[in-house]
Amino acid sequence: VTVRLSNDDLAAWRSFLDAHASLVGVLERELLAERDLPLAFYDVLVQLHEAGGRLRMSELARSVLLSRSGVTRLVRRMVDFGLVVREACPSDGRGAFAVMTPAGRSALRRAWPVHARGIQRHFADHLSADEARTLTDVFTRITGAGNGPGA
Amino acid sequence: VTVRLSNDDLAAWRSFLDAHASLVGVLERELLAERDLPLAFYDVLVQLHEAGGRLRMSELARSVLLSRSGVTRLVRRMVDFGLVVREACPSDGRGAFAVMTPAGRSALRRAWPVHARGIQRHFADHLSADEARTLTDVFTRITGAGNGPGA
DNA sequence: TAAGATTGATCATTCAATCTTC
DNA sequence: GAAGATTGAATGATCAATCTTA
Repeated sequence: VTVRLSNDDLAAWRSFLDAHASLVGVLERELLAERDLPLAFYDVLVQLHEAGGRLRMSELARSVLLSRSGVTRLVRRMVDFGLVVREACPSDGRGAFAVMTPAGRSALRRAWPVHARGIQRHFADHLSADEARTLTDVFTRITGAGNGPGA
Repeated sequence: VTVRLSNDDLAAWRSFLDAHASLVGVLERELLAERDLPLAFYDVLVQLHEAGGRLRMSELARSVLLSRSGVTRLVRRMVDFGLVVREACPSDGRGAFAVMTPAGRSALRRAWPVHARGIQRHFADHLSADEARTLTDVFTRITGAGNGPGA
């Protein structure tokens, strides 16, 4: 294996890693402190919301980037808190849905402004409009280039 | 709490999260498959290398973004593999150093090209020189703005 | 009594194996 | 037999409590 990676590219990579750790950390702490909601719960609620309130376990696993078993256990914890319920799939006896409850919707409604404020304050406020577009372009390219779980 | 976060900013944020998960995933899998080295071990070796081969446990914890107890246990695992040794601090009886062994240096030397190739291929190859500079600028600003553990 | 570090308890995640339904 | 999902065992992380030295 031969190396060519430039110092500028390495600097970009490291700043990316540092920023990610810093941002995820502060957002998780804020959501927990102000709404008592773990980011993992929040992510599930967002995905369910965007899917119209219900999602098959496998699809949920893909969208929150967790293993199937990880989602099984995450959903069980959320069921204990009343944020979602499980439902059997009528068309496929093997399948199960995670379905958002009214309490789940309410938790999401209450959490969203806090989280959005955090993204604004800690991330977007430090970006020009051009830079925001550049980031979206670059990262969309990168993710699309097939580094996914099967790469 | 009032929300203003724009769609463009939110898109940038989501693309950032997706890219991070995708990149860290593929780099971890490559390093494990080709050098049998977990990314966590690799990070410790890099930090020790850049510090001249030895680091106090607390400083190591800060530089690899882990809790103190997390580092205690990570270092113990690495000691079991012969990649580092622990040493008492002569000037402060409470302190301990993690010190890279020859085997650790060798593992780092063998891992670096694989990891660098991955960063090049999966990240840097998708960036123009301008974009790389923009990323470094933006992320340095963001991380510097005080979203660290104490924020 | 504060700081560096480790330990104990617990939690969240994964892989491999399993169960059920297709 | 293969796919959706869950379960058991093991790993890796954290917080709170503890121990030791400053």
